[in-house]
Amino acid sequence: MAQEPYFHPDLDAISLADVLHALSDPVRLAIVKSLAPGEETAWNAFMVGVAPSTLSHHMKVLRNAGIIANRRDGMRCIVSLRPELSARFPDLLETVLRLLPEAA
Amino acid sequence: MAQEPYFHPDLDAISLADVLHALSDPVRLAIVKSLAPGEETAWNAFMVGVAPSTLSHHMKVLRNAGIIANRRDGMRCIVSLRPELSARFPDLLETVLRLLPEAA
DNA sequence: TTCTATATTCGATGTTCGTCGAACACGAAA
DNA sequence: TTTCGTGTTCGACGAACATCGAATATAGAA
Repeated sequence: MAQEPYFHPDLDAISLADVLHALSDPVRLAIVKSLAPGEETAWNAFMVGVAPSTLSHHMKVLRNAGIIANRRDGMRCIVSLRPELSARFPDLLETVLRLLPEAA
Repeated sequence: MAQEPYFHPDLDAISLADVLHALSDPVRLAIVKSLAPGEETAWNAFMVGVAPSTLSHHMKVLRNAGIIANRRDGMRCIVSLRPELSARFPDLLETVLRLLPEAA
């Protein structure tokens, strides 16, 4: 039995409050901050100082909020930002990302 | 004995996560949505469907996050957005406010 | 002073959240 | 098949949260 693909919600079903909530945690902000737009990052490249199970939990929150996409590559997991989020909430993530370095 | 003035935190002491958390609740988003920039609104003008004690709680959360300012006018309370927030987090509240009507 | 209107604080309740370690599932390698 | 590398899920815990009604504090009116 093949492994289940990751569930990525339809962005139309996501509210602004959902996205803001997902972005309101320091660990999750650190994750998003280390994701350059348009690029893919390996799961194990995140140095956010939490246990693997906790990191997995935060990934799921970000995924359910439509912010990130996860993809399996054999044994590993590849993470990236969901570009469609900008169509649903224009400038939101861009603004947060721009403010992040100075005000984590 | 005069009533204590409202406490308004220094915006430098507020993190981006704090602001995003304050904005991640539907009731608080409804409050912010009904506050036109540069204008003052009476406390009892908010129709957000919660008990007065709950509304008071949410006002405090928004105030502690540097998003709103409260001012006493005799027996009543006047609420407004804090314009300095735009200096600390440029475009953040503006972006959220712009996205609010369509995606509450 | 007594009463009324306005908002805050308090106490309680049930929910959600962040965190961890242990156990698990899967793919790949030995 | 057995073992190893990678994340995920589960169960538990304490902390934080949203909500309400009751009690309280204050300012102004009667």
